[in-house]
Amino acid sequence: MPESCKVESALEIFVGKWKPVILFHLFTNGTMRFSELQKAMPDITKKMLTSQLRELEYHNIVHREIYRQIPPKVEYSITEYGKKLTPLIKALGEWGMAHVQHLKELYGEERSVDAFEGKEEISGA
Amino acid sequence: MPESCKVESALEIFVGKWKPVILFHLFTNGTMRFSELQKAMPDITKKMLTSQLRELEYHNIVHREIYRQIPPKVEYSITEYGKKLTPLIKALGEWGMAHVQHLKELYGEERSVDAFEGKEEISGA
DNA sequence: CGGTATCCCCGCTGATACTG
DNA sequence: CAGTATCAGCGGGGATACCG
Repeated sequence: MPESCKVESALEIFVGKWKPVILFHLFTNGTMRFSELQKAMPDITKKMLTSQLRELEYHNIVHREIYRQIPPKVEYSITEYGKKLTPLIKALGEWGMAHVQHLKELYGEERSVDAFEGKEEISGA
Repeated sequence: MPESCKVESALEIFVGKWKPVILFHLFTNGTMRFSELQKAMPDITKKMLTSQLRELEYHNIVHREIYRQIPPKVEYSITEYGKKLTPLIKALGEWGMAHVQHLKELYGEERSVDAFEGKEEISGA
């Protein structure tokens, strides 16, 4: 197996429009309910949130705790194994910050940095 | 701007099926010609290789050096700015290795790990 | 050699409605 | 509350052919 596949398989985890944001929120807030994740990401549909969470669960990154009660309650959290992604998320965030700074220097401060990435619609915590 | 966007904008760089592999080869081999990259990744089409390289060039990650001669010769390399991705690529590769190991422990050694990721067709350096 | 130009598919994503 | 079900679209990516 070529070394490049390691990089590829690492990336697999992040494939999907919303996974990085979901992971960010779970890493930041610890345990979150389905509805809390929805509130944190107003633009994601239930369908997408569910499917992305299921994939993360399948990859053993996210744990899904179901409370059998009415009304239902489901809590999501990062698994112990998922916590091994911490340095990666950190490196990702740090490079992102440096990159944003780089863009500011290139194009000036006045323009919204979000706009560079077409991320105006993304809202976070 | 929410912190999560930092992670998102970092990911932007890797969006695209082949960018991680391209970056891996360029990080590993230094300077490479278009045809060398093709040889390293037999399954990528010229169209894809070109478009992904253009995007990396646009993001100032990859440098494109054109030698005006016949036959043409074009060399690609990581820019100084692109080299700031090194820790990220490293973290990515390291997590990938750990992840692959994790999969082996879960499902046993006999099965091709590539198969877990559907990466049988990917061939590297 | 190092690309463009074209055509086309399919699967990711979104919108909406329904359910235990 | 926390999801499925269903339908529809659009564009990323592949195959092939052609060009400077």
